[in-house]
Amino acid sequence: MFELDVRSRQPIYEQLIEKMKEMIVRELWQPHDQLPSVRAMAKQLMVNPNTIQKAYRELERDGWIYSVPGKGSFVAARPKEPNAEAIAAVHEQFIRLVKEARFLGVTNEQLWQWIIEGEEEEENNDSTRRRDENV
Amino acid sequence: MFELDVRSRQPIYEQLIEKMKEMIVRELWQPHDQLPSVRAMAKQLMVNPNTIQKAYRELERDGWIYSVPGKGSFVAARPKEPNAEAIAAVHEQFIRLVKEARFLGVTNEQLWQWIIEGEEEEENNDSTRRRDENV
DNA sequence: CAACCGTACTATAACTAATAGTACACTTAA
DNA sequence: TTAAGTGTACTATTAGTTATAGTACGGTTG
Repeated sequence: MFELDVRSRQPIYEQLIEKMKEMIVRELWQPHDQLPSVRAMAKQLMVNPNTIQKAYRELERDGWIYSVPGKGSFVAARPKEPNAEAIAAVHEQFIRLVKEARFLGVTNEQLWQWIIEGEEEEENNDSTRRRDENV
Repeated sequence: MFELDVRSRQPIYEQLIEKMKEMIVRELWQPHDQLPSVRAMAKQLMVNPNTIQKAYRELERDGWIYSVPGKGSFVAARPKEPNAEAIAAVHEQFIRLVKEARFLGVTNEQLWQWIIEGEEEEENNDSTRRRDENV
């Protein structure tokens, strides 16, 4: 699935949040897919269940997953209405990054190329987009 | 100049690094401009000199500023050769951010708009580019 | 009922951030 | 030469965060 670097300066729970976001963004995890339980994930990644729980809690707070006590945790449905708050947060980071890139000599054409590259990779994952939305 | 949020979850020295990078990227601070001394900056921002020193140390390590013992700290010259390492780091963050934005429903056209917006703002700063706008 | 599930606690150790203070070598100007 | 200001490197302490360990409770499922 993915691996964590327990020696990293970045906290484990933050690494986990990023990895799980990536699985959802790349649609390797589909809406309403059941996630590994807190205890199972802890066992698999060999970290403490409380650390997993912390990551799950933040992901739920930000709308990436939802949890049902007694049943499990699941990938959230993709919001139909654009999430203005989330987009604003990404926008702010994006602007800051573009300025830094431009300062380093990266041209707009190169930035555009970076955007296109990501899109091509995403299209390769289209085969998985056919959804079986059971559960 | 700028302000810090001492109550933020983000460490003070990290906030300071970001703010100073922004001053350099937006060219409000020019190469070889002298920066406020560690002690002066600490006094102005009302934080501990050691915290300032930590930020300066990292900025120097990453090539944003340079320090001369006994003289002071200064904005580094813009590297003539593209800094491949720094660009790669920005590229990685950029890709991750684009994917998240696209997941939130942001189109390529909007991403391009975000890039252009930043460029227009930068051009507006061109008029101030001749003045010594320090501290 | 038994075995799962999420969730909420307490407690502890390790690490980091921030502060306070001291010291030293260097540069500059009086 | 002296005094003030500079970066830099330490020690020590406090506060907060991270990760661990363990316990407990209610809901769900077979």
